[in-house]
Amino acid sequence: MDYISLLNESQRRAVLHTDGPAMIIAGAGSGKTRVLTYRIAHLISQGVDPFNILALTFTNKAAKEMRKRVEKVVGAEAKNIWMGTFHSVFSRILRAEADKIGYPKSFTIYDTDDSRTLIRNIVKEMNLDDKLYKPNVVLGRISSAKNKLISVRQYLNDATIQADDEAAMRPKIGKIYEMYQSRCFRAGAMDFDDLLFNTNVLFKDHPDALNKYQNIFKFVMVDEYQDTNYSQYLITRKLAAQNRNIVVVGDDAQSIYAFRGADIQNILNFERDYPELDVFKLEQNYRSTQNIVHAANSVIKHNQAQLRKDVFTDNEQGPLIEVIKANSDNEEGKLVATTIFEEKMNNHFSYDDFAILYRTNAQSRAMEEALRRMNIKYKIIGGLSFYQRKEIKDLIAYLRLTVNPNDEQALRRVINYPKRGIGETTEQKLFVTANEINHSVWEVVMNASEFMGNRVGTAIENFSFMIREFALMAENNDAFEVAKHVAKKSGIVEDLYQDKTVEGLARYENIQELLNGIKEYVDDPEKEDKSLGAFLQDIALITDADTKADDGGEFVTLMTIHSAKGLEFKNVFIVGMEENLFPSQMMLNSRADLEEERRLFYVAITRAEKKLFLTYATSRYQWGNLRACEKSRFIEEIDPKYLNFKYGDTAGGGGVFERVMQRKSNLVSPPPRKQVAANYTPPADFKASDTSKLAAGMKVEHPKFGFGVVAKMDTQGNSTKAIINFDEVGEKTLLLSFAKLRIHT
DNA sequence: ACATGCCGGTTTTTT
DNA sequence: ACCGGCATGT
Repeated sequence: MDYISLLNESQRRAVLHTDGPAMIIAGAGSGKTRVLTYRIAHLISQGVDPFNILALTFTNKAAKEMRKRVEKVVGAEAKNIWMGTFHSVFSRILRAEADKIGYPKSFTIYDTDDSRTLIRNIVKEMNLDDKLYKPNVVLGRISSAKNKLISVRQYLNDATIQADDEAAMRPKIGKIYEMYQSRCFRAGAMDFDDLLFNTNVLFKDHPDALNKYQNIFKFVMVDEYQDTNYSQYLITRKLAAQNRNIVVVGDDAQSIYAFRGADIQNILNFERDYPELDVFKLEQNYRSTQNIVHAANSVIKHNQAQLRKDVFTDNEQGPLIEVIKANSDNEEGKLVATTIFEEKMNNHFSYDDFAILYRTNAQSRAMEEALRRMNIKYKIIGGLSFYQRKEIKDLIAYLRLTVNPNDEQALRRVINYPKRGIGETTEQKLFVTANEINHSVWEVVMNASEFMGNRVGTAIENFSFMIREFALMAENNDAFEVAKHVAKKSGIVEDLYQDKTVEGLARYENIQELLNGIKEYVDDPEKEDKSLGAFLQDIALITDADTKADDGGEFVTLMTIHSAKGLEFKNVFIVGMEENLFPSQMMLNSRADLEEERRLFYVAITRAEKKLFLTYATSRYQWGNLRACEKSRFIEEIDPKYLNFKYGDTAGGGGVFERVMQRKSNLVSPPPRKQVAANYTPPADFKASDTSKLAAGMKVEHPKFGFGVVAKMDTQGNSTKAIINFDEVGEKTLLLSFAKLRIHT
C-alpha cells in the first residue's frame, strides 16, 4: 500500500521521521490519526518489530480505532503493538511486576466511587467535620498530589501544601491522604492515579524493571500529549531515556483536561528534554468547511495563552453556522429534534450523521425526550455507565472479592447483600478491629467467630466460606463459569427475581447482560487470559464511550463535548449555549479556567464537517426549578459573518418585540446578579505589597479583579480576611495569606 | 437487624 | 429531580 502518496508534505515528513524525538503539533482535523497510523506502519515496514512499539492514547476507543487502521496497512502484525491508554498499558505492567512493589498480582482497581466512599469512611473514623472534608474535595486534593508525584510523606512535609490546606481550613487532608493510602494498600487496591504513580515508583526503585521496558519499548508514541499530566510525562520520559525515540502528538488548542491534572507545561518540558527534536506542524484541516474552520479560529483567538498556529482548509465554504434560540430547555430539544428530522429529509442524511453535544450530562434528558417523541433513534455515550448500575456493581463486588478478598470496598458492599443477618453494628465492629490491628478486614472476617456472638459469628463464617469457595473455583475456571456460579450462589439473582416491579425486572436483565458480556469476553480469541482477574482488570478501565458497539441501525449520537474529542460528524448541534452552563459557572473564576472552557468550545466546533448548529434556551430547569438563562458569551466571540441567527434573534439582541419582551421578563424576575468574570489584566510591573498593615479604606489593586477599596478586615485566629469592594467585580472576600494585592496610597 | 421516610447535596468535564 | 445517607420506629 502506497500510503506515502496519501499524505501532504508535512504529514509525509512526520511519517518518515523514524529516528530521534519529534513533536507533531496537529490542528483539529489535520489528519493526526492518519499520520500516527502511517508512521507505525512505516516503522514496521522498515523492519521494526511491532512488539517494540508503544503507542499511548487517551481513550480505549482511540487505541482500538488506531489498531484497526494500522491493521489495514500492515495486517495481523498490528495485534502485537503495545497500544492503549496510559492506565490500561501500565496496569498490565503493574500486574506483571506487582510483587516488586508489594502488591498482589490480582490487585483491585478502585473506581472513583470506591475512593469517595473510602474517604467518607476515613473522615468519619477521624471524627472530622464532613461538611469541611467533602469526599470530592479531599479526593481532588489527593489526586492532584499524586498526579504531581507527591507522596504522602512529601505532602506532610511540604510547608506550602500544609499552609494551603490550613488556609482552606482543612489541615487534616495530609493525614487523610496517609490513611487513604494505607487502607488502599491493605486492601490490595490502587485507584486510577495510583496506576501511574506506582508505575513511577516501580521505575524509580527498580532500575532492572525500567531497563527491561526501555528495551521493549524502543519506539514510544503519545497521542493527545497536551492532556498528559506530570506523572504520565515522567513515565514516558523514563521509558524513552535510552533510545530517545519518542514522538508526541498534540494540539494546545484542544487541551481540555487541566481539571484532571493535565499540564500544558509538558509540551515545554518536552522541548527542554529533547533539544534535538524535530517539530512538525499540521495546519491544513481536511475535516470541516471554511466557515467552520474560520469560526473556530475566531473563537480561539480570544485566548491569550496559545502556541502560534494557523489552521486553514481548502474545503468548500459551506453553509453558515445556525444559531437557534429557544424559550426553554424542552423547546430547545424540540427544535433540535425537528431540525435533525428536516435536515435528514432534505439532504438524505443518515441519523448517524448527527451529533448533539452538551457541556453536562444532565442536559441529555430534554434532548432524549424530544427525540423519543419524534421517533428518532439515538444513543447516549457516557453518562451513567452500565458498570455503574447498582446491581452490576454488586455482582462485580462479589467477583472482586473472589479475586482479592482483601478488597475492603467490595467487602463492605456485599457482606450483607443480600441480607444475611450481618448488620451495621457488626460491620462496624469488623472494620474497627481491622483498624486496631492494622490487618485487612478479610483477615478479621476469617477469625470472626473468636470474638463475635454465636449467631453473628456463624453468619460471618458462612459468608467467608462462600467467598473462599468462589476463590477456589476461580483457580480452575474461566471468568464466565465463575461469574455464573457467583451470581446464583451469592443470592443476587434470587433477590432480584423476587422483585417483580419494572425496575426489578430491568435489574435482573442487566445481570443477564453482564453475564453475556463476560461470556463474550471469554469467547474472544484475542484475549489470552480468560481468568476472572484478567476480566476485572479489563473492565475497571473501560467506559461506556469505549463499549458502544456498532449495532447496526442509524442513531443520532448524544454525548458531552469531552467525550466527543477526537470524533467527527457531518452535522453537529452544540446545545445549551448559555452563560453559567457553557462556559460553566465553575470556570468563570480565573482566566486559565475560562480559557480551558474556550478550548472546549473550540473542540466542539471543530467536530463538525458540514454544518454546525448552536442552540440556547432563555429558561431551563435546574434542580427542579425554573431559571432564567442568557446567551453564552461564546456566541458573541464568533465573528458574526459566519453566523445565521434564527427565530428573531440577531447579534444586536432581537427585534423590537423581542426587546420589549425581554425587558418585560426582566421586570418580572430580574436575573440574579451574576458573578462578573474578571477580565482585568495586570500591568507588567505588578508586584504584591506587604499586606500585614492592610486596613479598611485602603485602595488596592488585584492582578485579576483590578482596583478596589478595602471595606473591612476580619481576623480569626491566625487567618486574616479582607472584604474588598472592587470597581469591576463587586465585593470579594480574600484570604490575605493568598491574595496578591498591591496597595495604592 | 431491618424498614421507612426525611434530609441534603448534587451537575463540570473522565481514566 | 434524584440519589444516597441517616434517623427513627418496629
